[in-house]
Amino acid sequence: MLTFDRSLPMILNRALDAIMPPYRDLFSRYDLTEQQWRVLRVVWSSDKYKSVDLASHTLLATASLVGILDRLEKKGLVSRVRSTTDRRAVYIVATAKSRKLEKEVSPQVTAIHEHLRSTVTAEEWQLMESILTRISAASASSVDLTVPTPNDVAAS
Amino acid sequence: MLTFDRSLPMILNRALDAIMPPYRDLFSRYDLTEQQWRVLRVVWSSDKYKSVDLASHTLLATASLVGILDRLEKKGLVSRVRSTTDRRAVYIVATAKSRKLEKEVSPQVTAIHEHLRSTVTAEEWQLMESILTRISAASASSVDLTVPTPNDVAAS
DNA sequence: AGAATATAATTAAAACATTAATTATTTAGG
DNA sequence: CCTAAATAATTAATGTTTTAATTATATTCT
Repeated sequence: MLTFDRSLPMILNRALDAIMPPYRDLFSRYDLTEQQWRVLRVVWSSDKYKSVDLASHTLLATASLVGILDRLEKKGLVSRVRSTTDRRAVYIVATAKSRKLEKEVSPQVTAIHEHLRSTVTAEEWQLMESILTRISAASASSVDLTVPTPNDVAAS
Repeated sequence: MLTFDRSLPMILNRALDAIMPPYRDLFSRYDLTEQQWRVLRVVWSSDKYKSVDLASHTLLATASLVGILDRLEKKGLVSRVRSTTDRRAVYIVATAKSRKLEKEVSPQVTAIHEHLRSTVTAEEWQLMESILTRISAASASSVDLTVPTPNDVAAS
């Protein structure tokens, strides 16, 4: 059991369980889920993203994105624009309504980020990030990606 | 976007996305999901766990556990035994069939664990674990837990 | 050009997550 | 004792994940 409790998946999940509640509380006040926020975050950064681009930047599978985008569209926060040059592709663009939301919520998200960072020193933070990045890279390269999933690609 | 990509939630999710595929591939060969494995892992360690105990050890909400246990029971891997001293409680016990599974799968899981550990030095691993544990503890204590969720309790 | 292949988005089905409410039972306080 | 509060498990509703299959459009290669 000790090896189980201290396995990397459990360590990472425990950390996520600990840090996410403040984010979720904030998002739920604006009637958003964590995943919806992740999508909006990327959509705000550029109007040139297709679903497949969102997948890699949000770490969400394109199949999951369909429903998330459906709900965001229904709320009037994004819209889908069919590409004219490649009619398979759809660009996801932010609405004015979502821009207002961004201005209101972003500072509060940043505040949570900064509070998290303040719990350890800058050196420790940097070290943790580099170690996790190295483990991720090593894992990704050792996996046989005959048919890479969106998330595999995103993590590489 | 840079602050988003390098936020702790994204760093942790990226790491999980990178390390989980080998586990999931292994589990799916035995027709198990990651969550089902997590439950079995704890059930094997003692026959004295109730659902509420499994929740804290697996980081799964009791509401999620109901369905997971339903499916494990249907496969004949666990059984529910109503407590005689507290008739609200149900003990989850492993079946002989699941013990056979344990003997077959556990060594392979251990092999994945060890491969992951081998990608960084022992010192780095220890450091990463302690930093993440510290961040988790700091976050958990700063959250107002008027009605603590199973996961909040588990993470504390 | 035409067939095989690849790509973008979607759908479908089963499993799980999250929040709130419900049922049954137990414990605590007046 | 007996009601109020607490606890264990479950249900319900909505949202998300995962895998596989499908649809439509593009590309590649002969």
